[in-house]
Amino acid sequence: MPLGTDYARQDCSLARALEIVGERWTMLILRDCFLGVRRFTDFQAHLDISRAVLSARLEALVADGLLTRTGSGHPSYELTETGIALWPAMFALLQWGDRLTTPGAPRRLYRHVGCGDLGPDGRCEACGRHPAPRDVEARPGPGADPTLRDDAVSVALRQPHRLLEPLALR
Amino acid sequence: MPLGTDYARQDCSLARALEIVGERWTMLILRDCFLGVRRFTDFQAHLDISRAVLSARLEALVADGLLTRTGSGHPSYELTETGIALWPAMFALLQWGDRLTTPGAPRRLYRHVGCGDLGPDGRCEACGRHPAPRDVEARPGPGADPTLRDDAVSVALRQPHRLLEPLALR
DNA sequence: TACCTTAAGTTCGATCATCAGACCAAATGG
DNA sequence: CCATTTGGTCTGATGATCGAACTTAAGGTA
Repeated sequence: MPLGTDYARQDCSLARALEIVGERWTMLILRDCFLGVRRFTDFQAHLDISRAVLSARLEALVADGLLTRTGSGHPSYELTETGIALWPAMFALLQWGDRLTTPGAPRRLYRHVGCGDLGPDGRCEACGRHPAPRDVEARPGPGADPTLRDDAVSVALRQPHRLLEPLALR
Repeated sequence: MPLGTDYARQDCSLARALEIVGERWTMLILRDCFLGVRRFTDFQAHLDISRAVLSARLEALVADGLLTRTGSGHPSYELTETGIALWPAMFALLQWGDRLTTPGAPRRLYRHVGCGDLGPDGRCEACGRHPAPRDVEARPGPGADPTLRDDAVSVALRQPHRLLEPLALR
């Protein structure tokens, strides 16, 4: 592992987790995977990330078993079960950011499909359970700023859609 | 904010959260705060972090309202309510790292004081609630590696102790 | 009070990571 | 069969991190 990106000699699971998902851009790439982004160009258009870094991150995520790369030609990157298991941590961090930066006006809302909205703890307010990401639908909230971006991915994300389902682009 | 550490033009609460806690070392500093570390030298001894970076991170965390700096002389850094609100996200990430890297042998165990152990979702297995960090006791688990470090902080952390309580050092 | 040690940083040159942009080969579409 | 798109790699410039030396102030001791 390259120097400056690991936390050697830290006997801690948080340090181990951060060695995998703690580098710059990695969490945002995984967020896009949950939102249905699967192709190199779409990540790049949505994230304004250098191609070299995107390439390195995707390769590392595949090597660490969080993503699969399928298709001999233009590949498709999809979350594995290990990657999907990050959802509770990602949702908790997202909620913390929401309450801190735009109190009372979430940028995105999450709903247990056919049931109720998700509370700050990830529990469905109707049935009281923690739904799996496959059963969650995301849609823009009152704090969203549609003027910020207009790439194809951002536009597609303005429609409500299920997590992990491929985005309708092109 | 310094260039290369922000995610401008991302209309996303996760990006906002990562601008605050996503930089290298920041999450580990906050972890130490939960474990009771409060002084500059102790962070430095426990983390093997450059003094310059530690100084910059602490300053940023105080500016962002996650830590307070008290004491005119040798200061003490403590979590604010905003910082403490990060606990669910941190615990979720920690559990993910634990299950991924040392399956079946957690490096650290967490217990709802006077009640039961915490499950992977942060819920007390006895009473079913999500206890606040003040009511949680941490202790080494079967996956811990006591040969890795022997600084004063690591040694003190081998005793069970409540989160947020100052560590007994010196 | 004077002296010594420790704590809490700052400063410095070297190294590592990231950036924007040019370049390139394979896959796809017509 | 050719043009375009996709999925990268390569390069020089810039920003971040590193370890080590240096500085200043606080606390302890005689």
